[in-house]
Amino acid sequence: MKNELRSLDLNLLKALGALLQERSVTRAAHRLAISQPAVSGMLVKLREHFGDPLFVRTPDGMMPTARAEELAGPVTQILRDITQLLNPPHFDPLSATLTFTLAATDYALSAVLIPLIAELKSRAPGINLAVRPIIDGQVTQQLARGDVDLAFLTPETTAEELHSRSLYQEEYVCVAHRAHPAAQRLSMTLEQFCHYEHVLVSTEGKFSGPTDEKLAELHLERRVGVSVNSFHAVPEILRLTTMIAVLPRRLAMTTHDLVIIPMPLTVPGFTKSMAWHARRHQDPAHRWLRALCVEVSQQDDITLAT
DNA sequence: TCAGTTTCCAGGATCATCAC
DNA sequence: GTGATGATCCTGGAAACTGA
Repeated sequence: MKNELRSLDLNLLKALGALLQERSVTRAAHRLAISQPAVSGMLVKLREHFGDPLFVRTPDGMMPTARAEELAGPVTQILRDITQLLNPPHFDPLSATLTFTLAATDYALSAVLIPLIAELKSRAPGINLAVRPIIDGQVTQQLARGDVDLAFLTPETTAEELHSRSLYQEEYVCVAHRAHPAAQRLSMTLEQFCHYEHVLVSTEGKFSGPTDEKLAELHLERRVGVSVNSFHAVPEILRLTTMIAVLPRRLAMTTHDLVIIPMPLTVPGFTKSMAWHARRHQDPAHRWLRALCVEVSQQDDITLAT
């Protein structure tokens, strides 16, 4: 008996499997869609390899030897495993157990990830999410290394080598605490907008943003009294002061004590997108997660529009 | 040294035929 | 009818060769 894998190819195992099932060289050949002499030749090689006749010709057909019957189980299992290996991987969210690492700003956490988590837990209870903050200049490397599976960015901050998909267009709205005079009027002039003290969100501690650029075009400016690095601090500051803020609409709508007041000027919004590395592009689990992100984002679009 | 081409040979296929 | 075997053809891989 030969022990080298070199002398045993997969086609011989397929032939053995067919012979075990059909107990006939002719029928095995038909099943494999090759000629009878080809299967006969394969049987010769199998006999040489295993050092056993494997099948003995009898009036009732080709009867397997004890060695052939011994091989039947393992051969069937091996052929089944190889078939499974060659088939495209299937992803079942209900039975999947894995962890995705996502990189997001605190805005994306509230606007995208929290709705995503709600859907994820009902559709894929075994999938865990780890959320990391966006680190400027490192996201592309984190995605390439596999430290992060999916990042929530904007098209402007997405590296060209990454795959990306736009999720929705975000707009800015003016917000104040419900006890604020402007919140009770539900309207605000441009002069009042500039008069009230503002809270601004800036991860770099800046005191100006897109709103100030737009005001500058009109030769106006507002009073920015506080700059914070997190959107989540804004509602509490507005509750305790008479300040107002300009926030992304999706964020403003998730905070109950805040009232959205129509903006007295138009400030350009931004596109929220997700980005991932090519190594995860074809991954069925990753594709499923991306589709869910798109679906959840579009659901929020409908909610906001109504 | 490396990439591309050519040559050689083993292995797998079919066809024809024989044996059981 | 079915399996085994020899003759022949085709294909693909390995080795040798060639040129940049």
